Amino acid sequence: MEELPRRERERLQHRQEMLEAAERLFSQKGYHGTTMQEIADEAEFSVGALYNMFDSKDDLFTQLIEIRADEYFQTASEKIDAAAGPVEKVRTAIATKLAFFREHEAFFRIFSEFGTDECPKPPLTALKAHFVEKYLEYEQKLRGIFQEGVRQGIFADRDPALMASCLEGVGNALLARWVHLGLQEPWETQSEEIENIFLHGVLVRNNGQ
Amino acid sequence: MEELPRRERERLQHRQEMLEAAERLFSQKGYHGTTMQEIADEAEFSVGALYNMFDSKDDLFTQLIEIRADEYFQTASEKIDAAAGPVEKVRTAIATKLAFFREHEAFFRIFSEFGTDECPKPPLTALKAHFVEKYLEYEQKLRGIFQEGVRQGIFADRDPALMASCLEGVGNALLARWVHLGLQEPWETQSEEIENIFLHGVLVRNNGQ
Amino acid sequence: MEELPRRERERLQHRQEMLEAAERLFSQKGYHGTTMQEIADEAEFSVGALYNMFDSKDDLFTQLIEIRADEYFQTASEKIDAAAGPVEKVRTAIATKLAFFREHEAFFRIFSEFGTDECPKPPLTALKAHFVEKYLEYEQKLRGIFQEGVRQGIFADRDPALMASCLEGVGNALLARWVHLGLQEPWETQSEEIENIFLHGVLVRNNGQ
Amino acid sequence: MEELPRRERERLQHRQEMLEAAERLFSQKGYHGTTMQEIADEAEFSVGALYNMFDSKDDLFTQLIEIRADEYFQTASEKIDAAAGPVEKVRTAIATKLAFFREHEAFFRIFSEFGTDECPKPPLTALKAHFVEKYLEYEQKLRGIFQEGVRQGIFADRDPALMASCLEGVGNALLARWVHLGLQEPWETQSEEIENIFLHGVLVRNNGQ
DNA sequence: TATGAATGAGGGTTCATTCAT
DNA sequence: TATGAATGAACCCTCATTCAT
Repeated sequence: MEELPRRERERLQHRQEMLEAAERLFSQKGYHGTTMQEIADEAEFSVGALYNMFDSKDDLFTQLIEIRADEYFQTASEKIDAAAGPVEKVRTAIATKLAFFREHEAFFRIFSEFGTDECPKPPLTALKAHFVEKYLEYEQKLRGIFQEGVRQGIFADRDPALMASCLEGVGNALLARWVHLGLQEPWETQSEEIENIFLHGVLVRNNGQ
Repeated sequence: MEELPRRERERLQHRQEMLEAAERLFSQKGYHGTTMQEIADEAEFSVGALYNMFDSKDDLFTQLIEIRADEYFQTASEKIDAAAGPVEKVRTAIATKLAFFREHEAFFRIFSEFGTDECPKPPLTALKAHFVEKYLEYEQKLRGIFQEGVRQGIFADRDPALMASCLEGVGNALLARWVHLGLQEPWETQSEEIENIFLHGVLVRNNGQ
Repeated sequence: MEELPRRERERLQHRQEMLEAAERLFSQKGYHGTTMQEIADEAEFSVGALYNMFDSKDDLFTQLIEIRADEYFQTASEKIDAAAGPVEKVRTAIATKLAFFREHEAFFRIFSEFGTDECPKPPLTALKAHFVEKYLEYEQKLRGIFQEGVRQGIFADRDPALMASCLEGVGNALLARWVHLGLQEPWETQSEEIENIFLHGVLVRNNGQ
Repeated sequence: MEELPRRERERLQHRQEMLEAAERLFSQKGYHGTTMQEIADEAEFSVGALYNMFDSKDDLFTQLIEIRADEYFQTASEKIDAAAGPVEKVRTAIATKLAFFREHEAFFRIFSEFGTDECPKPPLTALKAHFVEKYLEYEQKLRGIFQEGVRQGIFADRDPALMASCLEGVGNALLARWVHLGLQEPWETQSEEIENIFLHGVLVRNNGQ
């Protein structure tokens, strides 16, 4: 990036390698299933070197999650803001989510595990709090889209919070198909399909019920 | 249930208490955060008694998941089969899911963690396989609903597998709101809202785009 | 002691064996030089068994010190109280100290190390505080002897606190000779000699200076 | 001191700073509680620089102890030799000890810890041996004073070795008050009091017993 | 000679599992 | 069958020491 002294540059480089090794392993074997020794081996460093860079296993994990999670929420927010009109924003939200986690599949696995893992011990509680906060902020933004859409008469007059949750839900469903079940399917077209299902529903038009 | 010798009846009673204690703890503290000692204490038995009933922690966990998961898939299948017509089947699928996991919130937490936890060590692999198998079977049934619906011209002509996934996704989204984020909201009405969102989409009718 | 259930009796017996093994090793190799594994081996138990009985290495050490230190201060206080008159109390204080630590030589080594070891980490701070408190209480009693002796015109009119410290000092000096330098000398006669040195000083009577 | 090349002068200067940093830290946190990194930081050098000057942590510690211990035994011996007559030598021994360790309080703490710490690992064994040798030499000198005093009829006819130990003991007692218990009291007058207690005993003259 | 990141053996601690009673 | 102390492999983390720059 900027011009840094060689020592510092190398340090950051090594740090990066460690984070990547950790990401691979956490993704494959989960947090509890991965040992510091394994991470060290994967990164081709010693355990000690790991501890020179991170305070603890929890710290390493935290940095990993925080960096990418912030990146995701940042990216998604920007793209959504840039989209014109509620419908386009919704399409963007879905497409961005799928694209990002496709790109960072390992992260998605870690993220899912962390999101559902109950009662992390104290050090991870802070991370969880940080993450929940970011998430609620993001959800707030989604809710805003629906509120605006309803006001404009574009969206049906339903609870915006529920619509926001469903939006998240359909994205997650597809990702889970890809990632947890290992189903490998064509990608961009599916994203579009999902958007349409969410926007238009599954019923054919003018079909009562 | 049936007429069993007292010995056997007691045995089953104890087993049940152990499973319930385990369910409470796994739900609160996660699989890795719960020790056999804690389960024994919660169930008011000794660790030894636990091991008389279950081969290992993994086995205990497996039974816990399998029993309820089978119960769920069984219940859901039956209700769906009993429903008349694709639309009613879809509504039933959503409503049943929400009702079941509302009733067994502790199980939902465990289930989510397990579903996303990567690479369980060998003993849990079998469980995972069993679960994935059951799940795919269930998904197959959902897919069948959409295939039939499309054939009848009730559902739009989209990929039935994707519609099935989305159906799962919207249910999960609502459950996650309730369980992980701790949002406590009115329950039956929301279930209906979700069904409508899924069926009709978020756009108002006759709105182009 | 009293009639206890067998389980409990054995438990206490094992606990005792562990404490004795720890006392031997701490005494020979110091706190930092002794590992939990070594204590376990010496006691002929596993590390796990140690941790079933004590919360941590610090806890084990604390119990060891506290039990014996309390025993010492208790014994010494009682014997001193039972002695008639200041002079006899002083002789008793010295004799009791030497006798007790002769009996518990291992403990003296541990005690000395602990007394001088600086800045124990938090868990041991509480122990240190407890010990200092007990010690100051004991010193207070010694000071009382000298105050009374001075009042009765038996002791020279010097600072009682200093006399108390010197009393401690001469006892420690002899113990250190025996224990740290490994000098093995006749025992009761030396105790008496020390008492006389302390009481009469080293100068011959009626010698000016 | 003498005229040395600049390089050499600087080297010695750095060495001195390292030793002083180490002395401060060992004194505050004990040998085991102090890391090489901390010493390096305190001395404002890198760990590498420490290892350029000293072979190991043990070596650093050894030099620290040896230098000051030799200085102490040297100083004390000289002052005692310079004093006229047994009584004056005894007063000098006490006063010198208190003065020296008052001046080097940090060293006293380290010295005490080392003196009582059992079974230092091999590298420190040599130091311990060196120190015990010096100490016995010093004690020999003290014993000589008493032998001479007894011969001259100045000191009571008691075991000179015991008198020497007691002399040490009273000095240590006062230092321990000051240093370990943190009691801060007027200093020269107490030294004199101690000398008198040791010389005349605590009993008033002509008091039987 | 000074630097500080890398090394890795070793220590304290946990916890699933066993087994004598 | 129930009990709960004993076991010991495995984990996280520390820190004295090394070495490339």
